[in-house]
Amino acid sequence: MRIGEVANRAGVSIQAVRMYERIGLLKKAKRLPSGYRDYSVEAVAFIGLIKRAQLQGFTLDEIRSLIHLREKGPPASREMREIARAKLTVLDQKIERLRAQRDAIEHGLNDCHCSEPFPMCMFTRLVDSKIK
Amino acid sequence: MRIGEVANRAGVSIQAVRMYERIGLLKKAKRLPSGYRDYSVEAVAFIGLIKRAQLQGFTLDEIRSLIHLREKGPPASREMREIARAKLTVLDQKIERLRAQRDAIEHGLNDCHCSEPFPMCMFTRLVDSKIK
DNA sequence: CTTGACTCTATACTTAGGTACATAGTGCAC
DNA sequence: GTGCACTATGTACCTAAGTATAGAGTCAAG
Repeated sequence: MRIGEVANRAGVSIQAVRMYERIGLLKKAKRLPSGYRDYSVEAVAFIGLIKRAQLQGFTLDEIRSLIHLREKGPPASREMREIARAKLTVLDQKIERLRAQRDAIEHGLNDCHCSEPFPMCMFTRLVDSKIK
Repeated sequence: MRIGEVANRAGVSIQAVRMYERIGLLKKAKRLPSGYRDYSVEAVAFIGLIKRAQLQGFTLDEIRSLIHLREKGPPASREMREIARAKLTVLDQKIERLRAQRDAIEHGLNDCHCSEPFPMCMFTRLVDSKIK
């Protein structure tokens, strides 16, 4: 199987496959005499794994770490949980920040009675209070 | 007031101030005979406004739009609300996606009984179910 | 034996919001 | 009159995860 078919089956671009190999996410493919990369069907499944991990919010960097730890077997599972726990914390922080922004905007849209039209009043409010 | 003092008072870097001017977020500063930018105190407040807008989740692009609309006066306030409403939708989608990721990881950490150690099992599950 | 589809490498570009550097000029104090 | 801090412009670099392009090579069908 050449790179085009792998990319098609996995639903990613050819360049993405080459990039995954370059950054150590996929191991280096065997080569045909022509120099073309030669893949087995497992490569498609492996790329699917990468894409699912991305959907779960893991970066390619983290996914690479997880993959390499997996290869080291059960003893590495503590480190893998560590990565997941760190991710959980980061996600919670991101969500909290976004929720605060979201609530501020919603409040502005529904309950703004400022002289300056929303949303501009949100940004001038502090300045105004300094001036007054 | 020269750029260093403005940047210091506003809590941003000198390069950031120049960039804000370049992308049309700050209007072009007057120049001293030397060519140095010359600012009034309002510039500090204006940069503060930009930073607060950023904290609310608006991009510099959106902030520029808001600022330009504000200059057009009250008739533009409908468009400004439109920008805010769009932002609200985007934020809600982002939050939903992050929350799904967060919950999947938390579930994995607390309730994983797979043969393969979490979090790797999360990514192989679909593959496994195909194989079995 | 040439056309078209595919692949190779290497490099540059993208978004967003900056930071860092190289090189040159300014301005003040000693 | 020199050293130091500041500023000017322009360019390159950063993250993240790719996409796009150039220029060259491969391969199968007509």
